[in-house]
Amino acid sequence: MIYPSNINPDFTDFGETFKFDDYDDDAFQMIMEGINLGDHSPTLSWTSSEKLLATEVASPFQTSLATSPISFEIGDKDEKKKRKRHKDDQVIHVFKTKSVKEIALDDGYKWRKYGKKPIRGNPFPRHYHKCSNPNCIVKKKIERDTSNPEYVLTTYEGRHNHPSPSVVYCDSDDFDLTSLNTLSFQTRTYSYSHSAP
DNA sequence: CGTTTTTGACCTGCGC
DNA sequence: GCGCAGGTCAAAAACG
Repeated sequence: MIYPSNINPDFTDFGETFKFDDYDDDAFQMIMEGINLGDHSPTLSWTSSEKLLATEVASPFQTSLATSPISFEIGDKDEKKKRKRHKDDQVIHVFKTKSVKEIALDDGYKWRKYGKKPIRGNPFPRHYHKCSNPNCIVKKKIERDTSNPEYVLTTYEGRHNHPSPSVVYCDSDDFDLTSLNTLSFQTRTYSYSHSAP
């Protein structure tokens, strides 16, 4: 039994796949080590324009890719400035998903939307969400990538202090890992449980 | 009827 | 201090 964490238990429609442009070996490698897929190597990376840098690799992989201990910082100077407000130990994750619809990356956690703002230079608004769990302060922001409007950037801040309400299990016997070459996390390839293994 | 979304108002940090 | 931009609040509306 492989336990790859909860990436997208309620896959609906992210275009054809959960796919990334270009290639960044380091970022990709860290994510895949977390997922622990062994020798199988899906194609995953960040766009070169964003130059996402891995800035932290901390504790063991958690219950969700979206809340994995890997955090990224966008290499752009202005962007770093904007992020200065965050505490140094703030864990920030940025995920980029191809999506034809204005929908959030579904990571298995329950979120409550609390705001929407037009962002300067971006024709699409940014959406603000908080984790619905009473004592959890994790937030996520969702916005379209200006340089690539068919992609959606999902930014997570903080770590959940509780397990995901929806945990993914993957049975290696009937699941072809090589099909992850395009990271197509569709529900039919997984079975789910709401309790720990 | 409880939960979530919507949306305008309010707050905060920053540059000038 | 002022104005702008981004982030949050909270009441009302919508939803299931």
